[in-house]
Amino acid sequence: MNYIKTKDGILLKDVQEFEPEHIFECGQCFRWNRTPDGGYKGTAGKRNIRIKRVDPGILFYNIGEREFCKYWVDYFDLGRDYGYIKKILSEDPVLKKAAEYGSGIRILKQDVWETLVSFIISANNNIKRIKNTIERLCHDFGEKLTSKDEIYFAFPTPDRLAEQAAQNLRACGCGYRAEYILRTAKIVAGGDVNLYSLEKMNTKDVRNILLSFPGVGPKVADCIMLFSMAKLDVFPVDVWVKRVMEHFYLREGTPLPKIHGFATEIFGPFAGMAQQYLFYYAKNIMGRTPDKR
DNA sequence: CCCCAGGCTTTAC
DNA sequence: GTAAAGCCTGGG
Repeated sequence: MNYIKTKDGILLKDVQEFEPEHIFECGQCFRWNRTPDGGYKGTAGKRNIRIKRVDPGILFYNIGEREFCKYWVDYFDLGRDYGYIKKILSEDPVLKKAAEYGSGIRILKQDVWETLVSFIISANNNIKRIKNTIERLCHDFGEKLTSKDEIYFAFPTPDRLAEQAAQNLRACGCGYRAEYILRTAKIVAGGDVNLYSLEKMNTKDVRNILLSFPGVGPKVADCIMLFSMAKLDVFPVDVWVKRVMEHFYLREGTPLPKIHGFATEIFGPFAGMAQQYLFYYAKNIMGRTPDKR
């Protein structure tokens, strides 16, 4: 990894497979937004940051080396060779095209609690509304923070959400998911499950634990493992992935578990990366509903 | 007005 | 175990 300190922040140089637009628009995160200068600004946990593709690399604004190494290297999974993964997956002709299209996608390593709640909200929902609901939750119940005269809100803690009435969560647009979030928050706040110990367990065991939370089914569980625990072997099947899989590999009407099993078999340890390429590809190529931001 | 959207839970076979 | 209905909300 090659980076230098500049007056603006940290400049990551010679990085392969890092395309901000593809990373932030591929459905894995909800608190990153495009800035007028063509970069992106996002909040992760208690931190917010602005990044932008500049000529020689990726610029991380207003942070030092210490902060970069301590947090953002892991967050952006900078130690992983995505070129290698892409090469392996590209042996499949469909994946080859999808990976070319979504070139530069990386799997973020997001906070587990935040990802858990975010993907409970994502059920039967669309990205625009998911983002809106999450921002309102953060605004109402998250810690108020400032950086460089700018106000932003951290994602609410389990305790803070657990003490709310369901009605307060519904007021943020959660709808019927409010009860799921509330019950989940109470479980986590109660301390029976340590979300941050799950990562080192195997995929199957983690999935079963995640499935025990209300509002978490197979798809949401896979998303949580993929987007907050770097479990690249999972394959979340949502409607778009179902469409693209049925279009290229399987007959229409294939049950979700069958699609899941088929995909994990042919894509193996990088099934999650295949899912990201396919999702992004499907949504933009096969797409109706461009899901305008 | 009806239909749908990055699904889950519950109920009924 | 599998299939179908119902669900908040916002938008087409």
